[in-house]
Amino acid sequence: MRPKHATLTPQELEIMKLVWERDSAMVRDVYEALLRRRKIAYTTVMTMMKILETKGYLKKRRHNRAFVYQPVHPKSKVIGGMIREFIDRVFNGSAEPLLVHLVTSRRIREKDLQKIVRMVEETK
Amino acid sequence: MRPKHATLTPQELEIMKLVWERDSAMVRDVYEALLRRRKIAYTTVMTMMKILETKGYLKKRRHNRAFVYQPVHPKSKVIGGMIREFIDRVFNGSAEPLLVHLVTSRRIREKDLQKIVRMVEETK
DNA sequence: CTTGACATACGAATTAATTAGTACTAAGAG
DNA sequence: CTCTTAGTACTAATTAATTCGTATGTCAAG
Repeated sequence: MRPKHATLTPQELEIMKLVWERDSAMVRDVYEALLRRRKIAYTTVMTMMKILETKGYLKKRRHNRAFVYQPVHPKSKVIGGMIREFIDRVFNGSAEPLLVHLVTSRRIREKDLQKIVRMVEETK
Repeated sequence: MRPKHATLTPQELEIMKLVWERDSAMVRDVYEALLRRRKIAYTTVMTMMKILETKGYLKKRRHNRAFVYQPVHPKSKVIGGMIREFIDRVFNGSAEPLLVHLVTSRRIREKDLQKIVRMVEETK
């Protein structure tokens, strides 16, 4: 058997990002946004959003004939879960090697690192 | 159509981790290591390692009747690619929000952050 | 009232990922 | 030699993820 994706799959994430940045969205809104990037059918988007609802990521209410979808959880929480899953899977649960990778590979510039260090110190 | 995984899939990664920490390994080695964690068939491991070879992650040479597999790329490089893919997919390519998440969610303790900051400064 | 636009509901097809069975082969024990 | 063991090769089945077509209903314009 193939294990189910515990977090958002790539396409699910794409859609969730669009809904988050709109606070609420109809299938048509998401469809049109996705269409600007690639070819996709309206019903495909509908199916995905229905799946996201059954998975508990979206809730819907009727507005005239169409559904308006809203995120159930804040973006930061869901993304946090994805980060945790990634760290578990790739680094066996410890975040430090990820951080080391980020700074030594210069994917984080030192200026930004310092900025974040200061930010953390201020909220102490 | 369903897009192909550009990086290592979860099971592929599990196997690669075992090969990396051994430098080279036969199917039996990986099989026995995996078996300690979960039920799996010998031929399943064989198939996966063959796939990893065709994908260019492993190379093999004969040793008597069996194959000895070796990683083609160092772990840091492949993991680096996975991090990049994750950042692209989740954060549209910018690493900073990931770092912010790590420290504000206390997945990185400040002590460790300071340690890494010093480490970076020393290699400057 | 009829038609067109637009929405959902339902079903199904495709592909990747994962798993494993079966057949065959070579080598070593006795 | 024969039998067991341990390996590969090949094939195939299953499930998740992604995609979209067709049927159907409703509303509004004309």
